[in-house]
Amino acid sequence: MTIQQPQTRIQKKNREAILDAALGVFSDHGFRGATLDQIASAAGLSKPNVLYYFASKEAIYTALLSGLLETWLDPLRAIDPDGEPVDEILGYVMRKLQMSREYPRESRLFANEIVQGAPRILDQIEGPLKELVDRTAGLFLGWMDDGRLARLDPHHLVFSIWATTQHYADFSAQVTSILQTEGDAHIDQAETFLRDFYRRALLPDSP
Amino acid sequence: MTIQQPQTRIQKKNREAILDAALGVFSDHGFRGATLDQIASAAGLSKPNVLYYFASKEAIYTALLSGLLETWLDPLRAIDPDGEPVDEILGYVMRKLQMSREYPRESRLFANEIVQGAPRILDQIEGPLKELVDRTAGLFLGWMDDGRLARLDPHHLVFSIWATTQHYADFSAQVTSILQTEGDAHIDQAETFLRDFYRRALLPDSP
DNA sequence: CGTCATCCTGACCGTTTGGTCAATAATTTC
DNA sequence: GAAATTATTGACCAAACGGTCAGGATGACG
Repeated sequence: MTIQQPQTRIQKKNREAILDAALGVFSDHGFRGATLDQIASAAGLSKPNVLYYFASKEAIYTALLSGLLETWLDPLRAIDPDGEPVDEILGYVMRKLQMSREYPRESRLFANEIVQGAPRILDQIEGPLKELVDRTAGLFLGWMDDGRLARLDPHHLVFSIWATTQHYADFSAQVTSILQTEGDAHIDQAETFLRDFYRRALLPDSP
Repeated sequence: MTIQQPQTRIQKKNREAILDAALGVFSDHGFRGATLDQIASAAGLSKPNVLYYFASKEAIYTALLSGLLETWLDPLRAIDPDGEPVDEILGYVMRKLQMSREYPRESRLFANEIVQGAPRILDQIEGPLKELVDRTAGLFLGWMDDGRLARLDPHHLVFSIWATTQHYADFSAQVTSILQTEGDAHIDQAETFLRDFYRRALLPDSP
């Protein structure tokens, strides 16, 4: 896609610092709520210097989004069509929950974007994301036909996994406020719950 | 709480128009992303006139939030402790999904607020919301002890219901983009899926 | 060391934003 | 229908915002 310019070490360092700072600021305040001054300050650079590396605020944002979508879909791609259906899906749930634990900023960045109508990544959703989800749904359907997985709408099964796992990153303010937990503790609990929950829902009825 | 000022008919009409307009604008763009001009325009009023009825942009926002939280929790309060456990919870899931269908703006308003750390309603979450959830969790626990409901962490069960139902309002851009549905159709599908899904997960194992 | 490209910044600009205010218009009240 | 109250607005303001630019500092390299 993008031409690989010969990046100097300073460029590499500062581009990374800016993207990391922007990830924090954008995920906390959304695109409109974030300011270049906040990003520059968080990156330890001056505002004009930030704009020396990225053409605009929007350029930083889209660079973040497109760079992250890949990582975000990896757990879905890692489902093994030759594995045991329930275990494979439970594994996917756990990997997705793990991402909520390790990358809450990334999760909230997407959440912010999609809640507001996904104006800047709708094409990526309609394209590669839809394709991957459709393919996975087909795999699930096959497993259901073989009687190795409870019969449920496969697309909505994927949605439920996204919803229940990302919830712990996107709405952690609410969750920790109700559970009165600190740090990661609520995700430890979620791990146990989601394993039980999905196992019950997914195990096919004995014939 | 608030003193009931003798509201004139004009006050009533314009306050409602402003809150309705603000609901649309805030849910689409978040607090920071929304502007008073957008709200005023959507309400059919001039900006200074909007500020004649509300002291500030923030006052409009908090008026919306606190006025809506009640409505938002009603479905949870409607769970009947004397009903059949699985049916009661399935009913709650359906009512909550119905709210995603009828009040997507309200759902996205809360989503925006909580994703960004719930800075303006954290106390209401830690107070009345937590209390209601704790009480409901206790009810669920009792049902589990009686063997009338599968044993699962009751708090996280509530979270899963919030996550899976609100997902269809908050992330409808993504869902409809993947399903290629129009309007409400994705929620019709969700209804069937969630009924099957939760029935499987909640029915206790036969003794 | 010299020179050339890269890196960085203070000062600045036009626009947008939340909010004010004095003056005017519309309604209600007596 | 006059007086008093409520409603509405155009003009305005200060601050914040995204972004520009000329020029200086710093680094890479022969």
